[in-house]
Amino acid sequence: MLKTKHNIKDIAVGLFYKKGYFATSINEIANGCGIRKASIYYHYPSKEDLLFCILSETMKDLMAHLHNSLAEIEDTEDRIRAAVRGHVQFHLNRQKENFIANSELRGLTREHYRIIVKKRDAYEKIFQDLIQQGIQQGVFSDCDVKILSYAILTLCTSGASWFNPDGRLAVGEIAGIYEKFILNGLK
Amino acid sequence: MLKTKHNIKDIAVGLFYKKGYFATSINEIANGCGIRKASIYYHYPSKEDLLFCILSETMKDLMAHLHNSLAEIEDTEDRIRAAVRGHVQFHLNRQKENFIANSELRGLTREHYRIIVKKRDAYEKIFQDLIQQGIQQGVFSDCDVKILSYAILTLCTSGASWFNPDGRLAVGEIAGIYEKFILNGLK
DNA sequence: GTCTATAATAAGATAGAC
DNA sequence: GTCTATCTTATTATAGAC
Repeated sequence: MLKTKHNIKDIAVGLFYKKGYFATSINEIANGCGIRKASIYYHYPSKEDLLFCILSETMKDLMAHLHNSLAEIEDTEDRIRAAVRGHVQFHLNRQKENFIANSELRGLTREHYRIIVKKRDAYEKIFQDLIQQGIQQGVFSDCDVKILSYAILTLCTSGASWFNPDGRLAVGEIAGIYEKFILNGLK
Repeated sequence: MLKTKHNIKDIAVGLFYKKGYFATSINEIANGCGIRKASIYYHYPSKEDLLFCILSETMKDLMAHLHNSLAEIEDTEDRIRAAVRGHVQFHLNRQKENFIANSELRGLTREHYRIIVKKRDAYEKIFQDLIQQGIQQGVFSDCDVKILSYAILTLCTSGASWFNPDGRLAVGEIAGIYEKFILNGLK
């Protein structure tokens, strides 16, 4: 069944988020799924491959989400606003996967690591180009694009480490706070 | 000798930074020190205690560094600038320890975890009070203090994850970039 | 597709000699 | 203070029955 495969991934995401990749055993994942650990290997060839699948899918969806957020928006400042909001929203809505994608890269093999970092770099490049355009058009003050792009992305990503879906603020409100802070900071 | 104890800690910091706490074995630390793994236990009762010592000392020094940065500065905006600069400087100068302090808390026992989080909260409180004062004095625009304090600290802390001591920018320059961005963002 | 059983290895930690 | 030797336990992963 494909259902079990999905279930394994869901349980793994929860455990990797809570305990970390290395501190989580295949046995714990199996217990969470109500199966024996040997059965995991019917669906995934290794623990590392399970991690890679999680990260790979998350990065794919993250990129798709950004393209969606930017679709049909033309003004540069509007595009940055949309990119920032989209980034925050995706990270808060898929908190656990994104936390893992930002903290468990060291668990990957060298080849898998390269693939994920390549995707991450392509994603960051879009933000860097947007900031660069903003500076050229005089919307933003001159600044170090690389450092500020890292700063902005880390900032928004960090929401995923403390965000509580049942907490005081909704995703949209938090996105608004970050958007205001960042756009002020860039001017 | 006290020298060996320090050496163990230094090697452990390097390995925990590079590979992560759970992915690093006592044996690797011992090899790095040129001793056998059993000898580690003469200096530290357990691997977890070694992690706790690293985090504990880092937090102590971080707090002392902040108090130093703020000493004899009275104007609120100047105090925030000094706090931000001090935070960035400490995190870039002691990159590895700070990275560990922000990523390996899950390796601690519950009691040790509580002690470290208590220190971290006290540190954050100082920033929150400063931002609050800035708002009351009309230096900053009204905002969500908790969220922005997390944002500011994460932002500056994040430098520790990509900073290269031999790279293009010096610590002071990076601190300046963050200071400008954050102060703009708060206004 | 899931199970039991087990292989192969490595981990954290301790005992006791020197 | 450091060593060798060892205990105990947990881990990833595989083999083969059902």
